Amino acid sequence: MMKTKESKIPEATIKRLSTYINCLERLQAEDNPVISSEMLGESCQVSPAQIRKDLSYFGEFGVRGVGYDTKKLEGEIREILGLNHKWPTTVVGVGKLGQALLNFAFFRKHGFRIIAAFDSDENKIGREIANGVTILPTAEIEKTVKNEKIIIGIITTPADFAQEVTNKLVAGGIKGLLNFAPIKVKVPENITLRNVSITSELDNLAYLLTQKKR
Amino acid sequence: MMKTKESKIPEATIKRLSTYINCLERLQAEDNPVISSEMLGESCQVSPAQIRKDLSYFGEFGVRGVGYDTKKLEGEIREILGLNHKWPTTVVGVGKLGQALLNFAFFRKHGFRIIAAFDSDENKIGREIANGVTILPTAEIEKTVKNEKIIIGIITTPADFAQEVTNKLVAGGIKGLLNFAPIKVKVPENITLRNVSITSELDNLAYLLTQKKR
DNA sequence: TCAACGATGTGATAACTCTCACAGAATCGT
DNA sequence: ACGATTCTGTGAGAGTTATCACATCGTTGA
Repeated sequence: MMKTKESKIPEATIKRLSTYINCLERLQAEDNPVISSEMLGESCQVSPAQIRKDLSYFGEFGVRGVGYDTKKLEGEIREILGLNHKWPTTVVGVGKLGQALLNFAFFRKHGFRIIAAFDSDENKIGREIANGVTILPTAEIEKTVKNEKIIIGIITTPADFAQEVTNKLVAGGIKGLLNFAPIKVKVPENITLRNVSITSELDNLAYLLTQKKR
Repeated sequence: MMKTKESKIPEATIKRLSTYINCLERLQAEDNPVISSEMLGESCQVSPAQIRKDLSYFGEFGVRGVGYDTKKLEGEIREILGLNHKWPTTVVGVGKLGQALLNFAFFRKHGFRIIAAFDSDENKIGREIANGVTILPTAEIEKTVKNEKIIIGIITTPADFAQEVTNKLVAGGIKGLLNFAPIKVKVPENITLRNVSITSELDNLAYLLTQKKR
């Protein structure tokens, strides 16, 4: 009994598509107009079969006996992931992590446009970030999200404030949330949410190292 | 035909154990000495059955008819993940992301001790970070890792330098690496490596939002 | 003391994801 | 022009992970 959409594509596949983009960019820079799944697999540490399977969910992008046109494939994957939109995005919580994300060259390349940034610290409010975006007080989240039609919210506040700002973003009509705070925030059904846990990556590493000692 | 160690525990289980710790901490702060898998599941958005299954890989930690002792369970999970060690850790690349990690209250709580930090920027070298740790030039990575017996390396450099510093860390005898650079670095067999891709989380969100529009 | 209750622990099963092996299609050399 | 070569696309099967259902066991109240 399937409940969602049409296709049912593994989440892991989506994650890999993202890494394929990075590899394809590098491969283009290294002057490879065409590449086989074998070589691409080498480059991004995924099995060739896995790459072909991942792509096959979305269509046929290669030429048999030849391989993939790196530039074209990159474009196709961008289209699949929806990176050719210009997603209006906001960052809430301009601590070090928030600043790291705001600086991220990635944003420009991947179709996210920073429209606003918020913080509750008086000293930060009014300060200008790169693109002529100034830091606003969190009280203005709802209004700004609504007026600027912001689609994506990135939460980089401490855990204690995460649910609160989430509620404000939701009230403003946000569509998707990426939460870096170490707490699983709750949102209505119709909002797309991903929790990113940096801490669990470290914990995971600790576990693996502990195992190895045995 | 199993090939590895003894148990074969899903990676996803390890990831969840980490989130259980966070939830258990909060639940203790909210004065819950005992909790059922049902409630814990509510709190960290995992099904009760999943929680019980995850824990069952490692032993029996609850009391039938009652539930789990929150404090005791937290301790057990810490033990499982190996967070009761004090892992000597270094951060390479003191940009905004590196600084965010260095500030992380998390480190102290989760058994990671920052021993050193490295950067190639002349202006940053010598600057002192919190715990009496000063930023050293990357040329000293190998020596320092060796002398201080550093076990874990966290890479927060730009992609272009990631492999280079990885090699230095490995040369110094590092055991585990957490790589935040958007490139999959290569390491010898015997080194534990986890690549964390923040960008792919965003890409994933874009994909989900694109889907929803259909 | 014993029966009723409540939540755990777990084997069985279902769902999902990856791997394999090969058929199909484009190119190249002769 | 055609066979050899090469690499893609994919069905089938293996392997992995999550869910379900219930037997089990500690607790509580009479």
